[in-house]
Amino acid sequence: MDAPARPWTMEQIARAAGVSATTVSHALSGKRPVNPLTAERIHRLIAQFEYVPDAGARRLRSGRSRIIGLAVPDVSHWYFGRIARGVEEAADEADHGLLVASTVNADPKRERRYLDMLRARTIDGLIYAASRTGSEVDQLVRRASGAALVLADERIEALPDVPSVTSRVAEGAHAVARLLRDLGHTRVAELAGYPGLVSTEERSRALHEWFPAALVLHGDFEVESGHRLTSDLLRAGVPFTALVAHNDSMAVGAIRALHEAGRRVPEDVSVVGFDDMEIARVVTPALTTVRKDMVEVGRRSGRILLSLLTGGDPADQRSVVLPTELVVRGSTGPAPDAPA
Amino acid sequence: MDAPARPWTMEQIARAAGVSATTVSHALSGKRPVNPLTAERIHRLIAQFEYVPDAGARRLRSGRSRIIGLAVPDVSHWYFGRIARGVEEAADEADHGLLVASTVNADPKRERRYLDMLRARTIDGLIYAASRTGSEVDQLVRRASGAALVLADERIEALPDVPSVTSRVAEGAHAVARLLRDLGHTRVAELAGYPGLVSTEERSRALHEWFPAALVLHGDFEVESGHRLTSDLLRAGVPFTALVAHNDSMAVGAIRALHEAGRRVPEDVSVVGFDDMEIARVVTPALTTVRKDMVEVGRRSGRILLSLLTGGDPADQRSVVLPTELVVRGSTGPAPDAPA
DNA sequence: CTGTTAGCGCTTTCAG
DNA sequence: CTGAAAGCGCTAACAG
Repeated sequence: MDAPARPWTMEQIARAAGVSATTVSHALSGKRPVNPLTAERIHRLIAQFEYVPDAGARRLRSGRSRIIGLAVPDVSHWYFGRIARGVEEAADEADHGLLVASTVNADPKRERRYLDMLRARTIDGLIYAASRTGSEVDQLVRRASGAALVLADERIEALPDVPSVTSRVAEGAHAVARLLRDLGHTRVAELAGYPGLVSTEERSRALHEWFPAALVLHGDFEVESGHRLTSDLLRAGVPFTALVAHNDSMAVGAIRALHEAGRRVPEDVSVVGFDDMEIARVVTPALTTVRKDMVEVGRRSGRILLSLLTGGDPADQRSVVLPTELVVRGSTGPAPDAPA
Repeated sequence: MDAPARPWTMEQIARAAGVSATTVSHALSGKRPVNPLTAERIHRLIAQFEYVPDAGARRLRSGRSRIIGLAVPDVSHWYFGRIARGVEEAADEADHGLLVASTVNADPKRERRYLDMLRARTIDGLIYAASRTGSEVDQLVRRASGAALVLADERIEALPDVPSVTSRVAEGAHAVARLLRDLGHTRVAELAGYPGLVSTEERSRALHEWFPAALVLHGDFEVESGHRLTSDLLRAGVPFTALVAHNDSMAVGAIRALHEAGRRVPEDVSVVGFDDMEIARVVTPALTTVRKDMVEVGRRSGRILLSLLTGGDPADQRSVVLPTELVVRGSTGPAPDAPA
């Protein structure tokens, strides 16, 4: 009765309505006037049969699949999950589907797959959230040239023409520096992201305007990495009263390492993160952090891509830089060596 | 030169190789013998042109899109992100794409969309991760009948024929009960999930075998909810020395509420969660919890769905129940009123 | 306001 | 071993 193994075709609806498939098509798209009574009848039939036009056939004619792709290192990370959610919202607004592809350490076989999806027109365009940079990305983009592409969260300097959606992390880093300076800190160390990432460099540069002597260690954005780098600093006897991590995970790892070494946070060492992940409110002490709205990053990336695809207003296709916000919580306090 | 606005067609490859499209098609699929030299030439051309067969055309002929759908309440939640990651792994193994659709509070408009995707054959099958149950789900499944469907993480009793992948949560609850009993606890309260969910009921039932008097409060799996329910218990003066939450988020909320009320964990109250989220290792004290392997839930769900689609071995299409593991950390300790 | 026809790019008979 | 031709379900000229 309903939901047949083989779905209804437009032809069958047309026959049932006593019209041609053309008329059904137009009743559906509105691209040509249709007799109101006929249209009414067609729509009733469509509802009754629960008819939905075949996506493959539509795609073959129109050239557009109404599916956009999202390439992220790992969907199961909170960070990329937020981006995915935002992209999905944008896709949904425009009645598009979202296909996700994890790049997993930039595995070449995986990378190939979403390029092929672009070529096969499985997807109409791609949002690429790189957590690394380098030749593979350049290559990706060069080979994807001609296809609609948006970079989420990370700019790539070699590709100024590809629209991107990023956050004002330098501004965030300045706010952090100002806070620490006001609290009397002078010895700061930095647990940074991957070297070479624009967003990493921007933060380091901003911080160094205030603390030129700040030591920079590079990690991989994981808790474990923050833990290890902090332990390294402690073991090496590097003097510091504040630690700025490029994301909350590394900050949490740092707090754990400090506790294990008997240092109190924030009495002995202040710790700051970036992102404002859920974890930031949950650790003890709660983490001071620079909030980035990753859902919005995803949403805006999606909107740009869709505008690119539908030939919308060029103003809607420009790169976007979103604000950040310093959220002060319990992990920051006066420098221990500061004058009371 | 490469990556033209309009991709190469099989016809063009055929012309370049001096053969017909038929032969190219067979060189690609191997469904018919092709002269090795000709095949060699064709493959070289394909590589050179970076030709990829059009997905829409293939789909139109074959009826299969090689895309599977995943419906989750919210991809950006850690929990569903893990499932998504597992499903994607399975999809990738079988060279399929993964389209994700968030159901967002079971918004009917959203629910409609992935049913339509099934009908439009945008996706070949669907993995449904319900966090609620009720009429909408029944309806979903009835209307999706005929389509390949797998339930991830949650069984639906009214649908015994739909394959599902779940975890032995009752076993986990028993392990928790045994632990608490051994620590001398007698007064236990439960911060449960949605009433009506099979996985919620299973846990409650198991726990009640050991603690028949345990009070059960239902929450929504969020930190805030655990916080609120625990505050309610404290305000109401309900006596308890242990709290079992149905996930780690609610357990974390409970710990916070307890701290705010001046109760120490685990000296005054022991707290246990479920899932073993990253957050569990990060809170103070670290959370005792029942680990569920959500990536594996996703992976197995994906494999079952793909087996269903390719008409594989029926043995690969049966429901699966995965083990759980009790992970004891710092949030549990001897009952305060227990004999030393 | 409506129908006929062609064709999107591929796979699969059927016919060498 | 290979090719010609039909057709998947839809949309867009073109022709009333």
